[in-house]
Amino acid sequence: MPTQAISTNGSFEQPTDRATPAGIRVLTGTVDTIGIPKIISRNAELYGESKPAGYVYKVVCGAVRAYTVLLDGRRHIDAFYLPGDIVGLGVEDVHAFSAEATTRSKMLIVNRSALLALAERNSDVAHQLWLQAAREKQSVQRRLLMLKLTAQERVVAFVLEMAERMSARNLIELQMPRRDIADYLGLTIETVSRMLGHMQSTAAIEMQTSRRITLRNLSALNRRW
Amino acid sequence: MPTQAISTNGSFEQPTDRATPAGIRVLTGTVDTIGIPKIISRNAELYGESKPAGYVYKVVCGAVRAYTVLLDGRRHIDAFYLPGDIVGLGVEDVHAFSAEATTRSKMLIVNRSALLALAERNSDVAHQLWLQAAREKQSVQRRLLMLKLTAQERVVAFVLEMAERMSARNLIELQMPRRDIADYLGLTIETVSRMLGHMQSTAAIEMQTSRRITLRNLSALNRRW
DNA sequence: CGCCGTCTTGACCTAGTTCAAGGGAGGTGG
DNA sequence: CCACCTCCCTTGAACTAGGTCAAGACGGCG
Repeated sequence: MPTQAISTNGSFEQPTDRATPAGIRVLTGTVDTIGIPKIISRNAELYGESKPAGYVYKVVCGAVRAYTVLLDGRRHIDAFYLPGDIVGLGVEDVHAFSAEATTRSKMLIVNRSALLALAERNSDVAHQLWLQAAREKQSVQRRLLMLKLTAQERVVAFVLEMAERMSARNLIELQMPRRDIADYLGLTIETVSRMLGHMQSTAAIEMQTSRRITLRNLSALNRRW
Repeated sequence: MPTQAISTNGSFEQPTDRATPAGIRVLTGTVDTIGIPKIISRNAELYGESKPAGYVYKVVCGAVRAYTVLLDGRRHIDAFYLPGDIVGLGVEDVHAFSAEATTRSKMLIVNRSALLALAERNSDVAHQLWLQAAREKQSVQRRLLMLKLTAQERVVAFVLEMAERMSARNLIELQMPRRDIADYLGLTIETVSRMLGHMQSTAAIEMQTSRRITLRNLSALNRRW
């Protein structure tokens, strides 16, 4: 039941608030105040695609994947949510994606309509909603660009993205299996594995375990694109 | 100088207001009222990447491409804007992409800060900003999914998208060259050409000219994904 | 200690790119 | 009015990045 993150930490708690853009402080602050803590076990569903969007979640520790399944059965992962991120907050009243914890995770849960009602009265919160949506759009746009790169470059981009999103600059504790990474990058698990292997053989990274990566030669990685 | 669209229409004007989601009426209505008309010639730049976002544009007729150039020189087209669409409206004060007319186009231009000031006073307009951003995010997410499909499926998706976005259900007047389509779909122009050729040979579509496509067998196209 | 899910590695295969060579259609000048 | 020119598009042939298939290897947990 305990995951990598837990066993390596010794404790279930993690340092959660990495560099948060000042912009969304109001939103996240509100969630912190009125959010109700809940533990989500690995692979448990937060909500399902096209289900009513009743709640908004903030990741305290662990990680969440938002995904959809294509007609041919392949799975597309739209986003990973890491500690500090807000999940499930959109204009639509139904969810566009399903969301599951990739690992045993701790969340703060807030009633969505309560948050929206707040925005209606507080123009500042309303502005934060816009900021949040715009931010999310930008991050999807970055992903769009990523999918045009080579397999090598995508995996590098992923590793760098994770390094940036986890406060620890050089040590990455991956909170998801290869399968999730592959479905996120639009590659196969074999290719992801090969590219990581290659990066290790060129001493750009070092893998203590398959989930634990240390960046060794950041500049060699960055020059890629 | 005259483009395909003009020569086939006989006139420069086009029926511009296709099915507009009721949500953004307030925004587009405002732009319609206070926007100043301007003609943009083919390949002319509306604004450049990382330049200050001074103006917001509404496409009256023609089309706009938003793009960025990768380090290796390849061009990524992030979006096409067609008549009725709003271009250049984000939270950021600098543009994330460059924007050019793919064909001689007519725009309505509005001062961005004027629009934002309006939103600050009018909570309804503020809500429209959120809606607009969320809508844009959704459309990028759809594109993300598209890039995971096969070449065949991507081209089909593109044709269907264009058919849907241009009011004429079955006749498509492409406002952009193959190069743009390829850079939008993450394919080469050769592959785009081949896939269209194949769709024609199977009688799914008919190409009167390379820019003018009639949908012949919609169900055959749709069953793809 | 042995099982099972996850990850790696190798050998082949295919979708799509690359390279190369024509074929139109529109526009311009003689 | 025609000839030419240029840009855009199509088509074919060879090549390659990444996928598929098939064995293992590792490591955590009972």
